[in-house]
Amino acid sequence: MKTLPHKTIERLSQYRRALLMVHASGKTYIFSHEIAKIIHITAVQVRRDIMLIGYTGTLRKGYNVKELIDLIGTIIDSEAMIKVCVIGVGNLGRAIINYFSGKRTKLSIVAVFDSNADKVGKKYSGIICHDIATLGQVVKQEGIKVGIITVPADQAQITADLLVKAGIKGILNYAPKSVSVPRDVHLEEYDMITSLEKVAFYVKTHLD
Amino acid sequence: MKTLPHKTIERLSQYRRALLMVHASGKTYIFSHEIAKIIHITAVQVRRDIMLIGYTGTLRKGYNVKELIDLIGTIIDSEAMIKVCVIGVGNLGRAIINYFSGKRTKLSIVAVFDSNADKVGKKYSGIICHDIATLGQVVKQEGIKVGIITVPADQAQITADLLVKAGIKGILNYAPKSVSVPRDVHLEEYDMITSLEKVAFYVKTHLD
DNA sequence: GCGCTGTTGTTAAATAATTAACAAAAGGCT
DNA sequence: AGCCTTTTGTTAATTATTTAACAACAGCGC
Repeated sequence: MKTLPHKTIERLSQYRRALLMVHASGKTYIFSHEIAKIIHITAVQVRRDIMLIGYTGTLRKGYNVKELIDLIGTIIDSEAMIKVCVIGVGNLGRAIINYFSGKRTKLSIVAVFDSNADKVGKKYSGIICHDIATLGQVVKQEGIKVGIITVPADQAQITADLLVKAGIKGILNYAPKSVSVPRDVHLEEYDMITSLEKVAFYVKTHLD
Repeated sequence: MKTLPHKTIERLSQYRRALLMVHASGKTYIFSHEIAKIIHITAVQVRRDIMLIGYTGTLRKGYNVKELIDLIGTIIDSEAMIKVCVIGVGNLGRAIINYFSGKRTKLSIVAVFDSNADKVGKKYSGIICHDIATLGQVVKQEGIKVGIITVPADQAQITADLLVKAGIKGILNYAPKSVSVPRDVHLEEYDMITSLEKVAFYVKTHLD
C-alpha cells in the first residue's frame, strides 16, 4: 500500500474510537454516513479513507464494525507494544497519564519523569515517577520508544535532547516552544495557546 | 484584506510568541530565516505569511520586531478583551487555567465551572470555580465569548449544548469525543490520544 | 562606480487534501 | 421480473497549502 495521507492517519484513530463505542453498543454493521455523523465529517471522506486502507464493505449493509476495528488496528498499531514515557508531572502530565492509562492495548505509558524530588518515587495512576537524571538509563532498559514532553517551555529543548540521546523514536511536545530533533525522530507539537488564539480570531471576525 | 488561510492564522500566533521572546532579548530587527529557525519551518513560508498580512520589511535588515508584533496583534487580537471560561476542573482544566493566566492581554480566562460540589467556591490560579448549573447566568452576565471543554467524554455534548445556549461564540473541545454545534459557533477540537497514536504510527513505520 | 551577496516580495508550480460525480450492484417493492 | 432506492468504490475536479523561482534592490568590498 502506498503511504497514507497524514490526515487519514488521524481520522483512522478517530474512526476506531467511534467504532469501539458502536461495537460496545452491540451494533455489527455501520454505514459510512453514520460514522461521518459521529466524527462530524462527510460520508465521502469516510469512504475514501476506508478505500485507502483497502477495506471493502457490503453494499447496502455497510461496514462490519468488528472487522473494521481490527483492520484499523493492523494499520496504526504496532505488532509489539510501544512503550511511552511522560516527562513533567505537572497538571498536564498528570492529565495525560490519568486519561490514557489502560485505554489502548498496543500503546502504554510505562514511566514518568520529573526533576522535583518531592515527586520522584511517588506513583501517578499506578506509574512510578523517576528522577529525570535517570531518563537515559530507564528509557534504554525498558525499550521506550515515544516521549511526551509536558515540561515548562524553557526546559523543552533540553528534554527533547535527552530523549533523542536515549534513543527515542517519536516525540509529542506540549511545551509552548518548538523543539528541534534529528530527521529520523518523528515530532508532533501542539500548543494550547495557539488553538485558543485561533478560536478567538474566528470569534472576533464573526462579530464584525 | 481577503481571508487568511487557517494555517497562517496558527502560524501568526506562533510568530508572535517567538517575536515576543526575541523582543525581550533586545533584538530590534529579524530576518525571515531567523523566525523560520525558531518555529522550525521554512523562510519562504514566513515571508509569504508576512506578505499576506500586508507587512513589509526592510531589505537587508529584515523585519522590525516590535512593529511586526503589533501588527500581528491587530490581526489576531480582538479590540476588546475576549473573555474565556473553562468547564471541568480536572487535571487538564487546571493545567490550562494555570498555564494561561496572565499570558495575553486581550484574552482572559474569567470563570471556571465544575459539577463537583467540593470544587465549587474554590479558587484555581485566582479564578473562582462556579457550579455548572449557573453557567448560563454567569456567561451572559460576564459576556464570556469562548468556552474550553475539559470534561469527560460522556459530558462533552451536554456541556457544548449548555455553552451554545448561553450564547458562546467559540468552543475549544478537549474531551475525547466530537461535539456538534450550530454553524455560527466556531469549533476547534483536539484529542491527545489521536496525536499519540499518530506518533506511534510513524514510529512503527520507521522501525520497519 | 561596479559587481557581488544577501534578502525581500511576489508570481508560478507543485503537492496535499477535500469534495463532487457517478457507475455498479444489492435488496425491496409491485 | 422490472423498477426504484440506497450505498459502496473510485475517478475526476476543485480547493487549500506549500514550495520553488526569481526580479528587485540595498549595502558591501574593491
